[in-house]
Amino acid sequence: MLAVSRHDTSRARARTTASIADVARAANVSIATVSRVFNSPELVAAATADRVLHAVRELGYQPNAIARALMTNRSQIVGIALPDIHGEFYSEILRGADSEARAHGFRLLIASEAREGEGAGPQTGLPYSLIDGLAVMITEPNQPLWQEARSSGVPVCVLDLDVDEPGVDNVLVDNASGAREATEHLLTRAPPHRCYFVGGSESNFDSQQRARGFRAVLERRDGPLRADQIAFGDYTGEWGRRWAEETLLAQGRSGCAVLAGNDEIAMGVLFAVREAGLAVPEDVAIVGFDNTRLCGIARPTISSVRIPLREMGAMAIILLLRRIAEPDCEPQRVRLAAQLVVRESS
Amino acid sequence: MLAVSRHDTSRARARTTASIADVARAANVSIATVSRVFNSPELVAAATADRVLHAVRELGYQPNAIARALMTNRSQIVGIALPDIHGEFYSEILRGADSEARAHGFRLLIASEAREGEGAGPQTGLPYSLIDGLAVMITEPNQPLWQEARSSGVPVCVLDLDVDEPGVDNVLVDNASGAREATEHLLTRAPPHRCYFVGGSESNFDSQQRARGFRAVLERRDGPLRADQIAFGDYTGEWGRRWAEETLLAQGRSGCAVLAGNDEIAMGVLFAVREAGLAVPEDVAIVGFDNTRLCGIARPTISSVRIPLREMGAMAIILLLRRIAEPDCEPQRVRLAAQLVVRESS
DNA sequence: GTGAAAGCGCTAACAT
DNA sequence: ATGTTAGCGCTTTCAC
Repeated sequence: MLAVSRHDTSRARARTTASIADVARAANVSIATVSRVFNSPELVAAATADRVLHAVRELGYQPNAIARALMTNRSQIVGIALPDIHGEFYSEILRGADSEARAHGFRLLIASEAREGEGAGPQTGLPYSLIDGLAVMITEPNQPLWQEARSSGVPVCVLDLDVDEPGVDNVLVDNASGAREATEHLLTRAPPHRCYFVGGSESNFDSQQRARGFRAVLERRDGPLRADQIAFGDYTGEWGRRWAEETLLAQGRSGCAVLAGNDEIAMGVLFAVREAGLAVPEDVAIVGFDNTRLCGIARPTISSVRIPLREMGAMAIILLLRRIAEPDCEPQRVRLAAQLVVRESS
Repeated sequence: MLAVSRHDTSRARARTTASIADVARAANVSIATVSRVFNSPELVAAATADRVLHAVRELGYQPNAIARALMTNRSQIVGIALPDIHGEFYSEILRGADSEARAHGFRLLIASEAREGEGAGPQTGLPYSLIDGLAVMITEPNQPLWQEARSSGVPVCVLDLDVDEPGVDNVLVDNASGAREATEHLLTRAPPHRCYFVGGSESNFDSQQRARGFRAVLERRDGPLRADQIAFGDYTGEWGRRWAEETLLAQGRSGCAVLAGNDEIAMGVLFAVREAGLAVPEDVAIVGFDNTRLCGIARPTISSVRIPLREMGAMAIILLLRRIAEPDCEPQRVRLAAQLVVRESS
């Protein structure tokens, strides 16, 4: 085991790892050669490379990522800002992004938005000087966040919000078409005036688009909807249950069809309906959104519109890395399809 | 708007942001003074500071995190390695950790383990030279991962795996006591020989501890268990359903109690049991683990042992940051309590 | 109270 | 094929 120098005097903290100089000394070459062994191995003689690599192993040397980043102006880190990181929805996007980033030698820095009691607002306060790019998901009007991302100067890829700015890439989900497909499907089980949409938050872009798809199909078929056919609340099973009890069941109707804004809402509706003694899908047909694991666990199993979460995360990274490599390339807008998965509930 | 210099010739990529030198020039001070304004404001005269801050705003200057990290040997980034980042379990730990880290000015770098088709194995390949510490969750025997973390040289805090090494902090959950509490509770509904534990993966530490707690209570009460009273599978609703159909219902028994390894398994058991025409909790009492949102959505609502996921993540960060600040402090082992939440299913 | 200067560990010209 | 050298943007002595 060769010795590792400690050129520290009383600095911040003594380094415990070997530096490029230690390796150079041990291999009896210059630091440039050591650097080349890592960055352009074809430029160094086999024998020299061997000596260097031997020293590297001996010393357990790993290039210092910070110093490298300072030189190259590339940290190999991209930030990902999601409205939240909780639950199957967001964590699956995160997983897709992480997987794609790693495949290209990049790492993900988390930047979930500030939550209750955590300060001023929706800004991320991200260390922009240390990330090579930012994938940001904007599901509701959020000017401050968007401003911050935009003005940070780093390449940005936006998820969910449909932006049209030069130099900004975009990943969207075709919620409306998914909703249309689901609605057409529900129409095989109930007449138009017995179809309901129970969405999440009204300000949420996905919610809006899903409602729009639902509305479009019904209006083409049967003219304007009644006000009670579209309701917004939040993305919880609680809300689905409450809606079913207060609206659907209060009307004592049967032969209905419900398109829920997500699977949790669908599940809430499902339970309320069954408790009221009605059968699913015979009396009430139900379709959810997101196609989470819930759908397969519940009985009857729940039909749901699959949102390509993994693909969204991965695609955001793909576009982002492309723009990092080539900052002036044509902005791309990728729209991913959402597809109905039919199960027992409809 | 003052001009921003571009001392780039043909370097990697032209910086678009102002540097400390630009600010110094604009404020007519030295770069040392600019630095002091940020790091030791008490050392600089009020008037000077004003001039500097004015230039800072004018130029939109933000200290470069990379350069700062190189000097201080601190990146303000900690890695967090989880077996996966999917689902409510892991994402809630992540959330707790992120929230705590941000409260202290740190950021989280994700390092989920490699998954299928993504290369060699369970190592993270993390850029250790750029993180100030690592929180790593080890839920199954995983020597390579642990070796890597251990030998990386950065401060480490381990979750789930009970390690006893100098300089390594530890966050554990008292699964066994949670399981004991749940088992005692189930014994109010069924005799010992009618109690079952349906766990997740057998190699999973949590699974093992939960089974151990279950076993301890029953054996104290009634002597050795039958082999069929403890089963392992995986953490899915599918497995819970299959177990219920093949084991519990096949025996045609009623007056049983089931402790499930997690809520999904519990839900699978619940559905299978109800489909078989049995009542929950009257014929079969069920308790899950993790206390996820599922528990409140299902009907009957599911009793579950609450695992303090958020707190685990937060505590890991607290211990980690303490060790980063004070590398030689006494290793701490924090054991968090798991507590039974009784609902309708039992 | 402020400035000059020495690096942090590395990459990339530019030599030879 | 290898070495020398000039920084990347910043913090921190050490002088004044």
